[in-house]
Amino acid sequence: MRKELSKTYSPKDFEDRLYKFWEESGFFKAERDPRKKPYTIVMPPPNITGQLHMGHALDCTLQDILIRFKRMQGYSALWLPGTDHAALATEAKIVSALKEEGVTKYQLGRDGFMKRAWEWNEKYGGRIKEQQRKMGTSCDWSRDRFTMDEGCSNAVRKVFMDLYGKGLIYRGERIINWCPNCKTSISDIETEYEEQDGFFWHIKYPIADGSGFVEIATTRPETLLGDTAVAVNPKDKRYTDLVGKTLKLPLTDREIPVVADDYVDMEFGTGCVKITPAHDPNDFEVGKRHNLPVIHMMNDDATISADVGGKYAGMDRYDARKAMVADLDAMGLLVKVEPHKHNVGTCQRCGTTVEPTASLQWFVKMKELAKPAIDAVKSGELRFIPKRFENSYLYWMENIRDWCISRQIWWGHRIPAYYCTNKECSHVEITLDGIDKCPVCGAPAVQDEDTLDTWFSSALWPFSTLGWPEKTPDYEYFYPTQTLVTGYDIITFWVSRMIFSGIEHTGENPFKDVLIHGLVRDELGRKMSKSLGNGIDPLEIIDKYGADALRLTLVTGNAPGNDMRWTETKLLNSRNFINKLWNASRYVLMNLPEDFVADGLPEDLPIEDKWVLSLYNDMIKNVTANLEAYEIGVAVGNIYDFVWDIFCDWYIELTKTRIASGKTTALAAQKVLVYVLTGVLKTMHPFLPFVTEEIWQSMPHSEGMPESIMMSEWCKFDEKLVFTKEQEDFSKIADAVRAIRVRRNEMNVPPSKKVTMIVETAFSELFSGCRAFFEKLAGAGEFTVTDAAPSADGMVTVVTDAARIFMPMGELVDKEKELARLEKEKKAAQKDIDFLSGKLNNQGFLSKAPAAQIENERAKLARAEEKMAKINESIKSLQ
RNA sequence: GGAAGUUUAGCUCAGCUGGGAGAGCAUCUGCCUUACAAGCAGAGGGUCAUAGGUUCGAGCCCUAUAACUUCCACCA
Repeated sequence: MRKELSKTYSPKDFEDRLYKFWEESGFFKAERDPRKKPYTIVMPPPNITGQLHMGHALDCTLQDILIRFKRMQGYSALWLPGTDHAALATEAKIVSALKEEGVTKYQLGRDGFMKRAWEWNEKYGGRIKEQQRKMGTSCDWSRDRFTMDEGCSNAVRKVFMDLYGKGLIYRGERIINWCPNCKTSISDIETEYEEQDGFFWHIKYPIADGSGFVEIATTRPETLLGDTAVAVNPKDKRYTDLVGKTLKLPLTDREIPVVADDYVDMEFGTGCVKITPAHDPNDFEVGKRHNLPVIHMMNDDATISADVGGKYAGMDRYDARKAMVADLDAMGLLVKVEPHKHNVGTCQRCGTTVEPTASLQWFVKMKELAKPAIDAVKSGELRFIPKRFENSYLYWMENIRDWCISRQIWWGHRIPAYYCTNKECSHVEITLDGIDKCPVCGAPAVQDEDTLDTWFSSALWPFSTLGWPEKTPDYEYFYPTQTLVTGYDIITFWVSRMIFSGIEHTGENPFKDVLIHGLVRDELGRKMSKSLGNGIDPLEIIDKYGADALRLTLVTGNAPGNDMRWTETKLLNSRNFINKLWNASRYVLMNLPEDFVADGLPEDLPIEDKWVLSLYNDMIKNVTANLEAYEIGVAVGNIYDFVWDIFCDWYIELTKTRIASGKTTALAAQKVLVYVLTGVLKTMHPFLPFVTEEIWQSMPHSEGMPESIMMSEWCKFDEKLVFTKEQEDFSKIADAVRAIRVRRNEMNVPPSKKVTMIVETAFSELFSGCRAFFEKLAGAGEFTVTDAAPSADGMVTVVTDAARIFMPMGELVDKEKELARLEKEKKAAQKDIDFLSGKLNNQGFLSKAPAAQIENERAKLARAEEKMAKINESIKSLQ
């Protein structure tokens, strides 16, 4: 006994139930089936700090569509889920949670803090997975991973060892971006620049021999305390004499040299630059070239250091700036202050202005690693969809700088480096096994306090999750993966690093295709953000409208890589479409006899059945092709148009009279309805998993039909369903029906009013056979088909290329108006003919256009001419 | 400073390798037709940003311009 569909579409009644059914049935679990081809997607792991937002919802939907599609196509489809420990982001959250309790992380100590962090992961890592379930994600939860679980951590240590062994990881003093609030280094891409209004302070440095002053201009006067030189351009004639001289550094008792360096731009400022190697990347380079000392003048928290600070020691950097400028002014060394706009780096996490600082950190040497990663994309082995994102990827890769991977935080993978405490020895040991003694001198050894950049572990995600470095059966079967789906905002952070890591460590590209999607913006086109409070909560949408409506909204009318605006209208439209499907299904199901058997299609089918099957077949072909090409929005459009415009608005209407008749034609209609609806449901399942499953469960089950639609087989284009002739014939009928409707509308004839119709056509057999359609769809009363036209007098005439329809409407007909209207149609038809014959008289077109195109235009012209002839005849008979 | 994207109906957006411009919403007209008013049947509405070019033919390809958006770089 089939289950009946409830009267209204109410997703809440079944979504959770169906998800549970799928999950408990083990349908999400991917098997290593040697007879099947693998298709693998690794899920971009959400941060454990977060909850599901629209970005995740979009990401999730796209991946689920692909994985369900491929699963139905017969691949062994693995969608591997997981979460990311999100080092700095999570640590920041925990620190602020601790602050509420009045505790600092230092009071808690490293071990205590880590305990808290793991508890955090328990609590929040689980939450997001529940939210993903709400979306309908068909990922394999049995393979769920976490960037800090044992396997991923092993992979991280192994990679660190390997890269270190190859000399690709080194420890060195470089300028890094230091966040004085998070108290850690951050990488270049974690630094965001914002334009700020600042000042240019022009300051005089006295020349030591008393011969005058050098004027420098700076945006950061407080860094003067760390100056170890002033540089000028060697070609700058103004300062030739100055090079080699010594300056007295104001506010200190130090003397610094003037050096010549190409780095200095003669045109900019005064042409003299103060060099602060410890606090500016360019100055650091200049310092190295000239062997200048590196003087740190700031502490970790951006207060002035006691070593060099003098009276300013302990002051905050901005307070010190004020104090110093005032003092310089008092000493008469401040020349002028100019307003100046400049870009200031800020911490991506907390927004604090970062302090560029020379610091001993671990780096990955990038040049060598980048090369094959560039080739992989250039050669086309690895594709970005859309292609334009390859540009930014390649630009970044080709201009890559070494990657600072050490972070001064606790939550993360601790760097497997051990330092001998014996200063004489100072051996550094990189090892997978913890050691407490120096293997060289036997003195106590201590592990590096720092942890790794969170992206260091996510870079290994496509293979660390499959068991690498072990050659596990999963790794052998499912790696490399096929498609990576992610937003364009993390191409550099993540995608690029997975690519070079995959190539370096596994010798293969970690995936074939990278499908890039855009951002979900608010109705006004703004980014959804916490601070603006304009975010839409996917869970609320699911609660109100269901996950299917949410999913459909996110993929409708969107091209890959483009941002989309979230609007209520789109959501309602999606919901309405699902409702349409629901009701169409109800129609089909409520009209089936008790003993109906779904055993395919009958042999003899009337024209409308062949027509709908033919279009259905085209739809299958198009949807499949578009999904293969990642044109998900277009695929949705194919389905939408077929289901609504063809299946519901035309075909279902046409079956009503047949079903009411109860004859054999009724059974044929029922078979076709079930056949097409079943196929439509399957085709829509990747997009709308819940509603299609719910309806599927109510469909008549044929032999061998799986218990879940998600395990059913994807529909294929079927040569047997190509009915070109019927498709063409039916469009003649549909044209006529539409034309009649237009006329009736214009004349305010209500649909319920039956009208006599006399059809004059060369296709009399076709039109006679379709009499029922005119009765049902065009309000025909008496209906005769003839090849001899009646007099148009007293008639409303409707003209199409295939037929003339005469409708005697008595007093409604105004001969003059009818003539005028026909003249208007004639003009339009003439325009068509002119256009087409113009084209066909064009020698260029005839000699260069493809034959099929010319044939096409000829056919169009023939139709236009036929129509013209009919119009003329009508006019003639009226005159 | 470098790069990319966008510009199509009142609004939000599609438009596949060039072959007479599409959808949804909004507007207007008429319909409670027994799957659906979350609906049905229709209508109106566009110099495809601008200017050149290539082509038999351009919304689509090329060049320039303008406006908006984003990414990268970070001259003190």
